[in-house]
Amino acid sequence: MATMHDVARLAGVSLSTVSYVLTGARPISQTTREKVLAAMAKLDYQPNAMARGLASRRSRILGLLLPMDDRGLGATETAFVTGAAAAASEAGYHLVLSPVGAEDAEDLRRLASQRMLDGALLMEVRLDDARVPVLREAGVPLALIGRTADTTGLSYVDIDFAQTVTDAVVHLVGLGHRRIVYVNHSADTIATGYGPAARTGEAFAAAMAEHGLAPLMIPAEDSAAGGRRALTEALAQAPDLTAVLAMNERAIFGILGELAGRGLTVPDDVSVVSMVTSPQVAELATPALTAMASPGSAMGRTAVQTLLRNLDVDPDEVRQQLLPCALEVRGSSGPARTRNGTARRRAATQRRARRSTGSILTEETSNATNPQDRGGGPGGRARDHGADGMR
Amino acid sequence: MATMHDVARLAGVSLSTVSYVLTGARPISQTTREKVLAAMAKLDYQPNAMARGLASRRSRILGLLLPMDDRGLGATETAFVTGAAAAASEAGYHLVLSPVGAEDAEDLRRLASQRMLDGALLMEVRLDDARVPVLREAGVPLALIGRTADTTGLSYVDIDFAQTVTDAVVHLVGLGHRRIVYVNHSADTIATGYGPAARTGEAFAAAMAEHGLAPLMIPAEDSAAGGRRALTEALAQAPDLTAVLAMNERAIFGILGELAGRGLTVPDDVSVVSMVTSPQVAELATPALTAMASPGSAMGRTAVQTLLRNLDVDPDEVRQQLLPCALEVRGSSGPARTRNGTARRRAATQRRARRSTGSILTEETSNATNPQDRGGGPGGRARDHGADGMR
DNA sequence: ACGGTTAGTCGAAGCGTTTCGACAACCCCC
DNA sequence: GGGGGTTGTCGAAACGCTTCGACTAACCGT
Repeated sequence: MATMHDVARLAGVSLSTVSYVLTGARPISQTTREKVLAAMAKLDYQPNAMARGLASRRSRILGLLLPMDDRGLGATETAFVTGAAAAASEAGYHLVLSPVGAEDAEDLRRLASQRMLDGALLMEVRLDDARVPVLREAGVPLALIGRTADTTGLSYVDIDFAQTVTDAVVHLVGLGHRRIVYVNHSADTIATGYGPAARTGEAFAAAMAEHGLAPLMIPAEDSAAGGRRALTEALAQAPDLTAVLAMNERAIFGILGELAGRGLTVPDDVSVVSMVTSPQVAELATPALTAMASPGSAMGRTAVQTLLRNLDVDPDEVRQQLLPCALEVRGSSGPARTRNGTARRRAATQRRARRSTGSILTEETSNATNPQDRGGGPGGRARDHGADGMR
Repeated sequence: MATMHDVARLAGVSLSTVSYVLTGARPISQTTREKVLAAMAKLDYQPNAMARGLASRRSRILGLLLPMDDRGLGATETAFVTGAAAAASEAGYHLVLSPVGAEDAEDLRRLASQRMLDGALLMEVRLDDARVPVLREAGVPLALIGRTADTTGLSYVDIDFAQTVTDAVVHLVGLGHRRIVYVNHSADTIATGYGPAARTGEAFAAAMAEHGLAPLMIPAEDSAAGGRRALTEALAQAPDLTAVLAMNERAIFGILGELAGRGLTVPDDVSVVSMVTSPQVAELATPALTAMASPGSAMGRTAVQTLLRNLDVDPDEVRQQLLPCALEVRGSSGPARTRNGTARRRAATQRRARRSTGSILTEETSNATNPQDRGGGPGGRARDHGADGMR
């Protein structure tokens, strides 16, 4: 393995000159630079990451801290991870995945003190997250994906839940729905400080009020069974409901199952819209779910870029960004049913037409979403090789 | 930030003595050791990862190389990643995620030459994978998840496709099914060297022959639409089919949709069994899919352990391991329909009973599966906080 | 023609560890 | 009671890079 020393000797220059060619920290004449580059090419030289890290006190490694329970990552989180890894890679950084939850602060302190991480990205952030103070004390720059309750001085990227809920409600109201039920995560989840559940709940109430409608929110456990129970409960409280907006991605399949079990058709009898859902999951249902597509990959990229600015440009810069989910209309939402059934028949016809082309209709209001994030939808290129898991 | 120097001075010993206490490379007396440990605790000392890496020529970092396209990771791959990260973490290693596909060999060569990786895990291995020779030349120990065509001298962990297909066929034949269709990945996928597709195809033919049955295999594109087309094709070729075994996880939801569209009930008219599928995905369907549960997390752990043995014990050891998928019977498979409808009625009754308890029945033959891998099934603990994506 | 810049290069001092050779002290066995 | 092992400790030399201070040579305006 060639070292910088070898390069310097072959090029007939000093060690430091080679270093300057590499880092650009000082000007180097054109002729010298070329000699050095030629030598590097000839020796197939690659700088040693450890030595570089030791000398420069920068590892060029970013940590992605995510609590890893046995449930693994969902499609949204995965998109985030891949987006972040790609962005880091483009900037010449590496991403290390660390299964560090909010509980084991001691592990994190150790990791941070090892000076292996130039910066950290926190996923699954709680409203009161113990990792934040630990990293701050250790002097590790960080960016959040999600938000704590108090965000002063913290950079973060999060989903614009308020906007997303509003868009979803506008979509449904525009289709004539008046009686809309919002299925949230469980009451327990909300109580333990899971931000999105709380934020969307409030946003839903506000959005409904905007249209002069009464909001009805039902909590549901994160499982198919929870979804079934939630729908039962919803129908008990509002027998006349025509639309369900669900935040809870696991519950939604239970909701669909229960609807089918009761002989209710989607979307003719009840429209269903899923929040913060990836196209991959939305496509699994029949009919495919109209959903607010989570900007997972874009969030990953954005978070990394924010963090890198802190590292390479201005350590004190604070960026707080909210990205909306884009409404993607598929087969599960349609005009509200009416007494005489007119809308219903029209809806069925439209749906058939739509399904046959396989296209999705993205509403105007949501077109601001980053183009990088639009992959994976229907009509995308076919997978040309192995996929065991769900994508 | 305290250094080893500070510790040595405070403890009144030499630098090297502190190092030996840390690494155990040489014997240290009990009294000295205690002095040193006390000093370390007092100073809150943490060894600098870069310095350690430079001096020892070991980074304690493992690379997880996976092609990251815009589709992200599926549930199975995610389980693998988390399992690997957990195992690495337990052994004091870190896992860096590198989006390196089989195409960009040059990127990989660079990465490998930087000496940042002690070893590498390859995911999404192709039958003829360009990354293998690159890493070998760079002298980076590696372990595969999946297999190349020629595996001499290569450690790998893979799914035991032959066993898995056999188990699935036994399950269906045991329920009285004779006419079983196997829905594979697309012909294109098979042609471009995706191992599992080829291996399961052969295994299916063999397993059917074992029972004196004729195998029928239909390729399908990896999408819901592909699944629909495949089922149509299957019914054309075998109108009397009573069971579908699907390798293609994306297509299977299309198959279910198409069955429903044709007024065929699952499992009374047609049983559906999904291969290499995580419980999370299987639960999304209604009825929940009987599936061969992929041992994702166990594979991750195993692969890391194999690699670590290469690093820490015997560099030349080669381990090749196959893990079966465990059959998990859920609602989508039942007795084959008969002319007089007896089995059919019985099946419906059984299914209702099963669904109400929420239990799954795991067959004897599959109980060998690693217990670590059984999490996430139905009846598992409820999620207590946020999950945006699917799990 | 002269101080003052600036561009270009070099040597050397780190960065914080590991590891090797040396050595003193002790123990054991004949 | 002297040779041969251990055991425990130390000093110093790497490990492969970055970066600082210093130096030379050209270039500038005056």
